[in-house]
Amino acid sequence: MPEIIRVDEISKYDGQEVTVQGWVYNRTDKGKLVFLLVRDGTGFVQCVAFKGDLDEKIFDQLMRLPQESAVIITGPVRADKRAPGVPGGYEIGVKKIEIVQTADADYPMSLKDHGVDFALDNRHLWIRMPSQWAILRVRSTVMAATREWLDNNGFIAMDTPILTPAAAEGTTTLFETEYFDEGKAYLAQTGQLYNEANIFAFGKVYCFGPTFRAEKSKTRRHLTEFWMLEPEMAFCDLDGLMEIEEQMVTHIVQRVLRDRKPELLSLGRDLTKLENIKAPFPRISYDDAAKMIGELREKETDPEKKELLKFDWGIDFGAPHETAITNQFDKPVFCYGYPTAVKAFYMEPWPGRPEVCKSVDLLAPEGYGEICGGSERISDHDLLLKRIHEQKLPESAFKWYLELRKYGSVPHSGFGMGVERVTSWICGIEHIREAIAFPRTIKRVYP
RNA sequence: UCCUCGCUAGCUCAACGGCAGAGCGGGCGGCUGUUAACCGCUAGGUUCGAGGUUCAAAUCCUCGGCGAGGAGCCA
Repeated sequence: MPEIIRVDEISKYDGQEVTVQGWVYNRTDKGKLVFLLVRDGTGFVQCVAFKGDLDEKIFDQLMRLPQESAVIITGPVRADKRAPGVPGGYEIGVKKIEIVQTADADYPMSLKDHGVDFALDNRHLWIRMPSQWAILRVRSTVMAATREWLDNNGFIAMDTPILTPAAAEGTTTLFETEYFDEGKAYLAQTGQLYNEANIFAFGKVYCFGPTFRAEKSKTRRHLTEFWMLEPEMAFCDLDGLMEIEEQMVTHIVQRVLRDRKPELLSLGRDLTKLENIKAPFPRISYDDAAKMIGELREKETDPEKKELLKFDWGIDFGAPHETAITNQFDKPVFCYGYPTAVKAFYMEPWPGRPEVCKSVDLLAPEGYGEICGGSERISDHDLLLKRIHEQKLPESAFKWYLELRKYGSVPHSGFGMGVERVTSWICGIEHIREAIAFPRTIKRVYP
């Protein structure tokens, strides 16, 4: 019995007879010869059937086998430069074929382009297409590399609750649900506050799970349900935070380059742009970024773009500002020291400059913008209480959070990383919705 | 919430006031090296909905529906 192999390892089997289990992605018939492009979940491989080699009845079935039919094919592996596929360069001569299921002929996804709405309505089928398959394989590796780096660097995985009692950051819109006799509960938009409790037990922790934001955002960078990694570290200041971020992001990019090269190439990604992503990353203060934006605005000749770059000290950067800054670098860039007024209540003030805080965003190059956002947290009890009052947050909800500052409080820091944003950047794709299997947006909860 | 754009065959689009069309996909046939194969034949329409202007509306106008891109907010 020939071995059942994975297509992504086909190069190891050159000259041997093997079996692949998969689905017919495309078929081209040439009279007395048929090409079947078969995908098995790990890759795409061309299988070639000659009329003379097979039973006439079986060959006739192959000639009219619909796209997506399930098959088990056995035959010899041959290196052939003409053979398409991922990884490609090898084909299988069909000696034996079992048709597990003949697909209906009305499969709706064609091999040509589809509109966004149609593709998303058929997301359960779209994920079979090579581009979507490649993106989601990269996503899986992004997640694995993230955990790998954290686990190897002394972090403890601490999952935080998804059902939470109140708004963590006040303003952002929450998804609401009934919670038995306890009133309302809300889907978590961050695990950070819980992780600030966890560090005093475990030192360095992370949570990694789905996050929910009921914001009415309608852009290529937003989902209502997305996956966020949130590390939090005791005895860590802003500089320590940036070091951890750049080491981790470097590891993620380099591991994807190592393990997912065929997928990146099939997406048409320029690998040289990724090979360059190595720590240290440039660091620029909000003040200097503001100056840079001013200079770039002066040089901008397009009046429409000039208007978008309008900027006064004190406002947060919008997407056009971030793009302008990141275009000056070929690596992700840290932008730190944002105005306190535009950031969350728990961020540590800059020593001697209370109008700015020890916050940092990591902005990805090529216009991808913010992939990580974090800060050093306020460690002083009275200052934190003052901030909660200023923001008119309910003190009772933060009782436990304030208590953390009474029993062994230390400087500590943390950040959040959006998995879909990182995946989009690494893949070089236009829209974040393709970086998750079943995206949830303001206009879509199906399928 | 605001601004802009779109909706025609299963899909991607054309027709822009005068007979509703093409490519892909489907069906039938041909072809021993295809690369989103190619060639021939063929079936397939409530032009998003309602109302209006007109001899005549997919096309112009009004209202509505649905969607997309962007802004704000953020990962």
